Amino acid sequence: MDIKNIINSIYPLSEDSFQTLFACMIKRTYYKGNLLVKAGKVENSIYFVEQGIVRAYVPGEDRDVTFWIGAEGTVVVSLKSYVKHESGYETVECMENSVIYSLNQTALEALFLQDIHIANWGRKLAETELLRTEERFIPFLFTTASKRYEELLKKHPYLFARIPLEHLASYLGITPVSLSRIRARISRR
Amino acid sequence: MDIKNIINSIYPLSEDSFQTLFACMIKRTYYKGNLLVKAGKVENSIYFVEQGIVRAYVPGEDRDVTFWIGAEGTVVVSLKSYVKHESGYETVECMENSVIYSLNQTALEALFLQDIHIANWGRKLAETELLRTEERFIPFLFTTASKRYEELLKKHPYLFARIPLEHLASYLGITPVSLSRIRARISRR
DNA sequence: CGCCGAGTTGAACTGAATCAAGAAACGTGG
DNA sequence: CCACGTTTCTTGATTCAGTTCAACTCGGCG
Repeated sequence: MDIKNIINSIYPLSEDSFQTLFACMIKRTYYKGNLLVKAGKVENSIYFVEQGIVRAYVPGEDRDVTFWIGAEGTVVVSLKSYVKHESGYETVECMENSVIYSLNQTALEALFLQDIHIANWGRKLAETELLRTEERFIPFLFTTASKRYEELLKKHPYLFARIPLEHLASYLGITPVSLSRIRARISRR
Repeated sequence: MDIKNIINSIYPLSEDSFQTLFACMIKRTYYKGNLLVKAGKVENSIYFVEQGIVRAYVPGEDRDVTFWIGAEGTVVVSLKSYVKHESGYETVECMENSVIYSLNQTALEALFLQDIHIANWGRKLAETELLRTEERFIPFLFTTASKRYEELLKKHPYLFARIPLEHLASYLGITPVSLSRIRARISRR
């Protein structure tokens, strides 16, 4: 999935509008452990993952809370920065060597006011993420961690082999110890 | 908070654009127990609550799961319908007699393609809801229900006196019985 | 007055957390 | 290529938050 596909799968743009957007982007290679976004800072780019996996976490006193994981084709947005221009609560880290495009927010906001297609693209970006977030959230209200784990396996089987158990666990809202037990229980049948 | 304020607090519109949007709206009074949205159907309006309280829930076999509550000034969107034109998973019910504006989605989508300000208004609407949803979600990954309840009391003290314990409980991801105990524990000190 | 729905309280149970010890996998230097 | 230390994962014993089932209280209302 190349960058053009990523952009257009959010909301299809004319070649013109795509080029306008693309002109503001910078391609770069990041290495395992590099940080895209730092908690407590106002972030002024959004990112598109062409290759690799990335996680967003809230750094905690005792342990970090990984609340989002994105692989090829996903968009990385530090929401509080993006929406309110305030410092964000999350750090974003590359879990593998990655090829990532960055897009400056100030430039993007200017385009939103100039190009109606790009404005609608930005709208769809937010709407799609909103639906995804709500659908991820709702199960936490009434499901056990084991069930959420089994759902995850169904939905992203290949993907989550690449992710250390520790981060998967906090993504599911449990401790690594509990996730290990859940796995043991499942493989035991 | 009247409808003009609600619209403009999402993203300020010129009088012209506001009137264009407003022309597509219908004001109506709903009564306690009325349903705005029905699970399993494709919803083709979004709603603005000027007076009253409304809750969105996923109807369950045993018990309903209230995952969202909105009072004066909030926007009601059946996300799966709004974003993908597919049937939604939630029912939305008025918990009090309410004054609510509806806005047809097909009309709104046409405006998104015609008026760049309205397109940006739609973008901000989604972005704001996205941030709100993420901030509500993250605590579920590492906080206990009691702590979430205390946070809720701090954030919306007045509001949640109006809501039956049963719905508050599922909003917090617990059973009414547990919420009752948490309350007892708190008032006991 | 007696019924009804909403909330409370008790007792037994369960899923997950915590603390702690051991096993496996992984990288680095000899 | 092996030896060593570090980090990651597993397993056991105990504790704790929240669930379930059931009985009881309370306020509203025919």
